[in-house]
Formats: sequence, structure tokens, C-alpha cells
Amino acid sequence: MQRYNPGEIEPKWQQYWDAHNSYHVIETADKPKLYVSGMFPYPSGSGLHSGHAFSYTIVDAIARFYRAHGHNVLNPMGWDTFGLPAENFAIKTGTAPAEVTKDNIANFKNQFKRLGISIDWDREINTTDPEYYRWTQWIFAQFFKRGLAYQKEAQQWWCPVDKTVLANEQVENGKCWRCGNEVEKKAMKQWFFKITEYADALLNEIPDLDWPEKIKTAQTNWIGRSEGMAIKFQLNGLGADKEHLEVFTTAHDTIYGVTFMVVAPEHPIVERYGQFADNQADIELYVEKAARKSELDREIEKKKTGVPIEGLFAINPINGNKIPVWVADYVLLSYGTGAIMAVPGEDERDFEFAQKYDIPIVFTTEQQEFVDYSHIKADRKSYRLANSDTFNGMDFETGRQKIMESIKETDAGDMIVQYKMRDWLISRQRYWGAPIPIIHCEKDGAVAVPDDQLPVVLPEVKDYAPKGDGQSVLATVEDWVNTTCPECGGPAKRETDTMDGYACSSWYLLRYADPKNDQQAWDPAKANYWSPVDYYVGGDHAVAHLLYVRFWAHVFNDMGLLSHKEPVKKLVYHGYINAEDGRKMSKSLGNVIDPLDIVDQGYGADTLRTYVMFMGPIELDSSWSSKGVAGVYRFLNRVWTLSQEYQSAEKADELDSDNQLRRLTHKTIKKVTGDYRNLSFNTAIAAMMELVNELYKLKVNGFSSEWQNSLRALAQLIGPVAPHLASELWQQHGGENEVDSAEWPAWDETLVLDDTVTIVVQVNGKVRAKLSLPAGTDEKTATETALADENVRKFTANQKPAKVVYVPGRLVNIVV
RNA sequence: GCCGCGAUGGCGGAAUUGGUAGACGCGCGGGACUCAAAAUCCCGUUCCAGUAAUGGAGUGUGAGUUCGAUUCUCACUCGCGGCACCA
Repeated sequence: MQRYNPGEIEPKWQQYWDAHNSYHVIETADKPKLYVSGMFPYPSGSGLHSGHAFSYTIVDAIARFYRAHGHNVLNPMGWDTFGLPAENFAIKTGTAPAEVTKDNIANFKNQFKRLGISIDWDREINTTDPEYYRWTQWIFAQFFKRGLAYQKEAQQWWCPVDKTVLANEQVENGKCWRCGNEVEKKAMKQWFFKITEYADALLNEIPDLDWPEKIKTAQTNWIGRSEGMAIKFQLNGLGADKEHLEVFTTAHDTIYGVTFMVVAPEHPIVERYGQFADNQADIELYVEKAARKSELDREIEKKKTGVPIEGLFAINPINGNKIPVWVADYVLLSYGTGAIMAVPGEDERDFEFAQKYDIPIVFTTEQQEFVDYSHIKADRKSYRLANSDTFNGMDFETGRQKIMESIKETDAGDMIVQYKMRDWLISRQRYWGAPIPIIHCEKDGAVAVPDDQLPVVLPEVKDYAPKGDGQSVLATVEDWVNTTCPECGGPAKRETDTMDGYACSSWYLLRYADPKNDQQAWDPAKANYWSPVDYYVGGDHAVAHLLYVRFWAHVFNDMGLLSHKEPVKKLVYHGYINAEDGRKMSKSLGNVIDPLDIVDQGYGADTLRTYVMFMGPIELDSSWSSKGVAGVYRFLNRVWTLSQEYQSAEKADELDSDNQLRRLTHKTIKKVTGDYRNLSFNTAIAAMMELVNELYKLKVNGFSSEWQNSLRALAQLIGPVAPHLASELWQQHGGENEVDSAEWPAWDETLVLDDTVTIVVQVNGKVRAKLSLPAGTDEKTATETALADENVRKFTANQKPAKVVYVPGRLVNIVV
């Protein structure tokens, strides 16, 4: 008898699938479509890690399961290849990023094949391929024409020593990652996508998404919609009397409690009027310090600091009170108007600040002590207004409405909606990204590169290191930068910033539908056939990527390029695999498990795949267990061995145990099918293990021809998780074609139902006996049998039951 | 701090609408095969008492609803994840 040898059967089937292009699909009306994809990988130099193996096994199991159910399954693969690691490697070694990337892709592709992932390789895409980013650029140009891409000044991290812009991840503890000097914020002109215009549209669709609740709430909070009032306060002193200071507040009902105003250090009025203040030097010093503070410092330094702009006041529109204006970095320029009305009686931050700087505190609730506004907001009816003139004594529900009307009457403010979400900063001063397809002309300003001049190909350079002028290396390629304006034909310069990598990944799921189209980004008919993605599998990017793909799809829908707004129907968000010691896998800890090592050790891809699916529910984090891997290998071995024994055994025509065999098999088919459908892979595998254990017990009676049906069904059932073994066994048992193009086994409901059932007998809710009764036993018989049971009688003491609860087919509960 | 999720044997986990808690796997104990070991196969395995039948306790803690709660409600403790001075 041949031993189970994955090292032999796995390459055999991988070559077969390759040679037959088994997983290539085209649009067809004959079958229901099913589009499943993992989040495409960044092909790093170290190859697939265990997280990849997990993610793409989930994808593949779904793909194979539905393929076996007659669906037209699209399971594509592509490479998210722009980004920092390749660029840094290039800076260090001088190797072109494209070269490094090419090798890494080849390695990844090979490894995916060795895991038996059923991919349609004809649809392979690569974001750094000019034929791909040509359309990324085209989309940018479309966004630009629609006013969804624009330029504005924004704060960027700037290293004054290296004279370069830094990305967030290049700032470590407020210091430049390369030279170690302190970085500062600097205002520079940047490109943005106007995602805020779609804030409401994106928010409105969230409740209907079949996505994990935690991702939905993360996105809801990220968008952060809040309704409040924009209120203008007249300025006074330092020559500012003609100006207003506008604030945003959700607590306008506390406006009588405003005892000071706070503006962000970057707020324009600071520079405009601070110079006339007596404490001008202090203000300047404070602003400068705030600019240098990294986000981390701000976090550590929880204590609030600030300086007043001496001599500058604001007039409270509701009562004419003259209020001092302060500068403090706990107010952010980027939210609301960059200025607040401070209400220390009801806001914790303002309270802390007022105490520290001895600013008066006015309580506007009848409690006359500090009450955080979140409490008031939670139950407005229970709090009453105080120190609020004619509004005193009103509950906050009424007072809020009346004060709002009163403020509106004075023309000082109105209700508005604010979002926490900011526009998406898309420009990067880096080499290894898709060039922004814009030409700057002195006469015509920023002009989109015409469609027929796309792609704007990334020029080759010798040195990839930034030159220190705050621009990307592209700025040094003069004959690339200098061009002609498409509008006027005059001399013009190319934009030298490249796009954030997230741009490339915001539309790749649509490109898979039509990956080789050189006339358009995709044919809408093809995209509308495949999209939305039915299952999108990943364990990362709760907001960023998963919000951007939604944003772009909404825009594409508006452009008429897509028939629907939401690109992902069901999001499968899986957990992390930790190391055996329970900690995160990391090279420095030396606890990394390389999935290909597991394959090479002789376990094979099927064991690896089945193991990662058996570890637990996919949405939970788990820890690697080498003992667990061995256990799964044992299981696959048992499946194999059973099949070999059957094939070489003498088969009886029929056995007494055949009916039992049939019942077991049909029950398992039903259970496993349901579990796969719910993505409950661990219990599906457990059910198959249970069947195999039972089959081992049954085989002592010998084999009959009935076994053929069971073993074939078993081969099909393990197919989604262990496709090589399944294919091999399927072939051995005379199955035609490939296992996942065979019809999925059906079950007979009458065989699934047991003819005898175990009825639990409880007395006062405690189990006292178990009865084996024919299915469908009526209540009267069941109760009588239960009452007659010896052990039950011990506990009922022959008393007449006060009540009997009967659950058909399950239990009798006798209450005495 | 806010939001979301979770807590079940020695361990990972199971229990589809409230109805036998601990499926399946690991580990552990015992047995078969073997000169022996590995591999394989079989049996047992929540804890306590008992040879056993059986009894008692038991799903983070405390209460509640119910004939019956791992499941529902309230309060709390701990852990994980996301966001974080968002006015």
C-alpha cells in the first residue's frame, strides 16, 4: 500500500492545474458569478508569511467551494508594488525598484502555486506596470476634472537638516529617521482627493454593508459626523474690531458659560494680531514650540498649555460679554474652524485649562458644579439651565432649541454638519509611485495630462535619494520635467509628486474584471458582471484602504463606469496568527513560522492549509502550534490510508452496517456544507474528522461497494481545504474531471434525521435520565416513559408533577 | 477617555432560534503491535467523592428573568482591537 506522500501528489496536481489553466474564467450568463479576492499583497523580499497563507487559504476555500457548486468563480491575483521598502532598497543599493520588484513577484507567484491557490493567472496585475498606472493616472485626471482632486497648502513633516519632506512613518519620536534631528511641521502645497464630499454618501451605506460590526463602527467614527453650530464672535482690541472669530460647537446651549476663546497656534488671527499684543514674544515662542512638537509629544504631554493674546477679546453674541482670546495647542486647526468657545463649566478640557490659568468658570447647569457635557447630551431632559438669563430653569432639550433660535436671530450663527474625516492627502515627494498626471503652466495653471499622452512614465534615474529641496527625485530629471502645456502649447513643467500607494489599490478590484484592456480602465459591462466582490478577505486596513475603495466606487458610480456604489459585498476580516509563544511573529524574536518551510518539512500544502483553517474561527487571533500541525497531518493521513485500504480490500455487495454508513455520510455532508457556507471552517473540518473516526470503527465490519459513495463524498468535502489530496483521491475513486468541477455531493434529508432520538429527562431542571425513543414520539408517551424511569422516580418521590415541559425530540422537564 | 469585541477543561476551541456544556484537535494516562523504539491502531480523559451505578460542583464576578441560562437583562472585573485633546 502506498503511503500518503504530499511531496509527490502536490507538485503533480499543481502542474496539472498550471498546464490546463484550470482556474481561468470568462464572463458567462450560464452560471451565477462569484468574485472572491484577498487584499493583494505587497511582494516583499522575504516571501509569503503565515498571515498570507491564512488569508489566501480562506480565499481559496471559498473559491473551490463555490466552484464545486457550479458558480463561475473569479479568484484573481495582483501585486501592490509601489511603496517605501523597494524605494529604500533602491536608495541603499542603487538597484532599480522595478528590478527588485520583479524578482519578488516571481517568488510570490511560485509560492502561491505551491500552496495550491486556485488563481486565474491570466488576470495578474501589477500596480507599477505602466499599463496599469496609466489608468490610475487617468482616474486622477478624471477626479481633477470633476473637482475631486485639488491642491492646497498643508502641514508636512520637514527635516531641517536633510531638507526633505518626511512621511509619517519616517518620523520616529519626533526625530528624523535618517539624521536623528528634530523635525518640524512645514506648510507645503499638496494634492488632495475630496473624500469629504462623499462623507454622507459613504456614511449612509454603512448600515447596509455585510461587514464586521467593528469595521463598520471604525469607519463611522472615522467619518465622525457631528451636528452643531457655527457661531461668529465679534473681535475687539488690537485693531481687530472689523473681524469675526468663527467657532464650531455641538454645545451651543452652554454659550452663557463661555469665559474664554481658544485658537489653534496655526490660526491666522494669531499671526495677524499677536504682533500687537504686549506679550508678543511669548506668543511667538509658544507658536514656534507647538510647530515643532511631534504628535507623540502631544500625546505624552497630556497637560494643556497656552498663552493669552493680551488685549484681544471676543464678544459673546448672546449677552455681549467681553471674553479673552487664548492660543493653545489642544485646539487643532484642522477640525472645525480651528477655534473654540471654551466652556469650562461643562467641558473637561476647558475646565482643566481654566483651572491652570485662573480663568473664571461659570456653571450653566442647576448642579452648579462641573458636569461633563457628554452626560447632558445623553439625557438632556434631566438637566436644567442656570446662569443663562431668560433660559434659566429650562431643561436642555428646550433650552437648546431656544438658544439656537436666539443665536440665529442675531445672525451670529447657524446649524452645520462637521466631519472628523479630512480630505485625503495623496501627493508624496517620492520616486517609487505613480506620477501625478498634471502639467503646470504659467498661463493656464494646473492642467491634466490629456488621455492620449498617458501614461506619464516614471523616468529612470541614477540616484533614488531625495535631493533635499522638498521635491521628489523626479524634479532632477530636467528633460522629463520640462514639457509643453497641452492647453496653450507653451513651455510648462510636470508635477513631480507621485501618488500615495493607496490610490493604486483603490481600483484594482475593478481592473481584475478587465485586466488587459488598453482602451479604457475597464469595460463597464465586464466590471458590472463581476463586481461587487462577493467575498473580500483580509485582516488589515480597517479604515484607510477599505474606505478608499468605497470612495472610488461611489465616484465611479457617479461617472457611469459602475452600476453600483459599494464595491465589496461581504468583507471577511480575519485575525492574526501569533507565534507559538503567543507573541507577535517577528524576525527579531526569532519566532517566525515560514509557511513554505511547513510544506517542505514533508507536511505539504494541504496540511498547512487545513491546519490554519482548523485553528479556530477565522475572525479570531490564534497562536501557532506545531503539535496542532502534526494532528492535522495525522487526519489527512487517516483519510488517505482509509482510501487505500478500501481500494485493495475485497468488497462485499452489501453489509448490515451500510445503512449506518449512509446516514453518517449524509449527516456529514449536510453539516460540512452548512459550515463552509458560514465560513465556519474549523467546525467543518471537525465534522470530517468525526466522520473519519466513525469510518474507522465501521471498517472492522469490512468494506462494501457502498463505501465508494462515502469516500468520494469525503474527497469532495475536503477539497476546499486540501485540494491536492482531494484531487488525488477523487481520481483514485474513478471521479471524472477535477474534483471541484464535479457536482457537490447532495444529502438526503430522510437519511439525516435519526430514527431514534435521545430525550433528556430533567427534574427541576437537572438531568436525571436519558431516554432513547423512536423519533416522533408524542408528548404523552414521552412523559409517561420519563415518569416511569427509576432514577427519575427517586427524585420525584412519586409526587404528582406541578408542571411538565416537553420539547419534542429533545427533553422532558418535570417540575415538582 | 470613547467605541467595538471577547472571557468555557491542562491548552486551541464546540454547543445553528434559551433545551444533554466540553464536539473536534492537542496534551496526558492506559492498552495492542514490536526484541525494542518510532509510526500506526484501540480505550480513557472538566473537577470532587465512589470499584461502579450514581451524586455534588461547574461556562470571568455579583444579581435578575425563566420550568430550564454558556446563550437574554443589569452592574462589575479582566483581556484584546480601533480611534484618541474632534470642540
